[in-house]
Amino acid sequence: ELKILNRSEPLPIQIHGDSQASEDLRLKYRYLDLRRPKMQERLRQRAAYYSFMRRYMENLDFVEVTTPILANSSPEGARDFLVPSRVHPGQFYALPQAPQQFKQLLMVGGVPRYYQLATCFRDEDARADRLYGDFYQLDLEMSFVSDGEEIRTTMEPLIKNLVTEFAGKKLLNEDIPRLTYAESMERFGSDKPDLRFGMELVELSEELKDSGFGVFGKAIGAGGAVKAICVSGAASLSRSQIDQFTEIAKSEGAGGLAYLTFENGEVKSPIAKFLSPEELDTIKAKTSANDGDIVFFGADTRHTVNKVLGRLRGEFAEHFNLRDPNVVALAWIVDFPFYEWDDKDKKLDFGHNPFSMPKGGVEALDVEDKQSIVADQYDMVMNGYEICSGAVRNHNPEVMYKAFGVLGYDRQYVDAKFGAMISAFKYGAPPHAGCAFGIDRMFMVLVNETNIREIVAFPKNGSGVDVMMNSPSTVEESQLKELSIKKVGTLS
RNA sequence: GCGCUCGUAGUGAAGUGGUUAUCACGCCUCCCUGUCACGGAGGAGAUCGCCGGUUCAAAUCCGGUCGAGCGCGCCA
Repeated sequence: ELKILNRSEPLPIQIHGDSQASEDLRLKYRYLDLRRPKMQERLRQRAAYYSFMRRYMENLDFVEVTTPILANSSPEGARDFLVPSRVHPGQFYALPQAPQQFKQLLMVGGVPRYYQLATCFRDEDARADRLYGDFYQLDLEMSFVSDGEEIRTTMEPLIKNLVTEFAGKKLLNEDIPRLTYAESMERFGSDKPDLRFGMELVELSEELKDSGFGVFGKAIGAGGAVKAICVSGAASLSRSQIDQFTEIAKSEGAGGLAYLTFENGEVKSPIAKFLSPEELDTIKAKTSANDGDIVFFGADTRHTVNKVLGRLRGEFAEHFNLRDPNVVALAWIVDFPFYEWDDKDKKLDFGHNPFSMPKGGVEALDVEDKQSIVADQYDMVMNGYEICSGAVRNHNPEVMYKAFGVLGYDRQYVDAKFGAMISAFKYGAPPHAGCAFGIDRMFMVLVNETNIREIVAFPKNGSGVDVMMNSPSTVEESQLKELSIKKVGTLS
C-alpha cells in the first residue's frame, strides 16, 4: 500500500539522469540537484577519497592535528576573510588562508609528522578550477627534512594509488619526472604542463638569428627568442581556424602568428619567401615536422614567446583532442624562483612564499642578481593542473630576516608579522619541509570534471554568492553594534 | 576592476524588424492498463532579465543596467 509522506510541487529541475538545467538553478536548488545519481555518486566517492588519504597518512604515522579557524591575518598572501572581535573592539581575527604557520609551529612543538584535511579560506575571485571562499587541502609537514625530495617520495605513492586504485586510471609514467621551473617554462611554456601530449617548444633563436624575416631577426637582436611548436596534422586547419588561433596568440601578447605548412612535400606559408632553403630545412629538422604538419612560431621576448606558445600548445591539444581522459600524467616542478619581479608594482617580491628556504642557504641571498635565487620549493602537476605546492621551510631566523631584508623589510616588520614563528625558531627548531595538496581540484581531475563546483556539495557561485542560502547577507543592526561596527553603505 | 559569451513558459532550446512568439520535456483533466524514456485526447502556463532609445512596427537594432559562465588581473 502506498502512503503519501509528503507532497512535492512541480520540480524546478529534472532530477533523473543528466540535468540540463543551468548551473545557477542547480545551485539554487542544490538539495534537489544532489538527488541526481551522478551527484550521489560524487558524494560517496568523495567520502571514500577522504578515507583513502587518511588511511595512507595514518599508516605513515602522520598525526592529524586540527588548527584554528579563527586565526590571524597574514601579509603577502591572498585577501583575508576578517572576523570582527566583540571582546576587543576594532580588532579582527582572519580565517586562515592555509595552516602554514600553525603547522610549522607544530614542528617546533614536537610533532614531527603532521597532517590535516584542512579548510582554507581565501577571498579571491573564482575560476573553473578554483572555488571562491573556502576549500580543502591535504596539508602536511615533516621535521628533520632538509631536502624536498624526501617529501616528494613520501607522498608519491599516495597520489599514484589515487590515480590507479581509487580513480581506475592509467599512469603515463610510473617514474614521476622532475622538471625545474626554468626547464618547464622553456619546454612547455607553463609551470603546470599537461604531459599527456608532446608538442614541446623548440628553440630556434640561434638558427634564425640572421634570418631574412625581419620579425625573427629583430626579436632575437633585441635579446628575445624565436621558438616553434610543430602541430601534427594541422595542415587540415582552415585559414579561418588559423586566424582564431592567431587571435588567441595576440591575446597573450604576440604581435602575430607566423607558421609554415608542410604539405605534399612542399612548404606553404606567407613567410616562406623570407626564409632561405637552408633555414626551412633546419626548421623542419629541428621541429621534426612531417607532411601534414604546421609549425607555429613565437618571436618576442623570451617570456612572451613561452607564454604564447604554452597557451597555443594547450589550445591545439584541445582542438585535436590529445588529452586522453583515462590517462594521468604527473610531474614535479622544482626550483621555483625565490624572488620575482612584480611588473605592476615595479618591485621585487617573493615568488611563491616567504617561508621557503633559498637553495644554498643564507649565502645564496648575497648574489647580485636576486632573481637568480632558487627556492627549494616544488609543485605537483596532474594533467596540467597544479595540485600540490610545498617547500623546504626557512627555519632559521637570521635567514628569515635576510630574505625579508632583500625586499626592504626590517627586523621589526618581520617580528611584528611573524612574531610567533620567529620566536619559536629561536628554541632549536628542527629543519622541516612539507606541502599541501588541493583536495578539491585533485578530486576534480581524478573524476574527469572541468568545473570544480561539480564535486562540491554546496559551492558558492563565481561571484562568491551562495544562491541557495542567500549568503552573504545583511545582519541585524544590534549584531553590528555588539561588534562595534558602524553601519555604512547599506541599502534602504 | 577589465575582456569575451549568454539571459525567451516550470526546465532546455528555436526564433536577427511585420498577425494570436515555436518545439521538446514537465504540469493539470480525461481515456488506455503487459506498460517500464508507455500510449491517446484535451488544457493551463511567457509583461522575451530590467530601463531607455531608434522605428509606422522591437524578443530581434542601439545605449545603459542587473545577473550568470569563461578568461585576465588576483590566487604568500
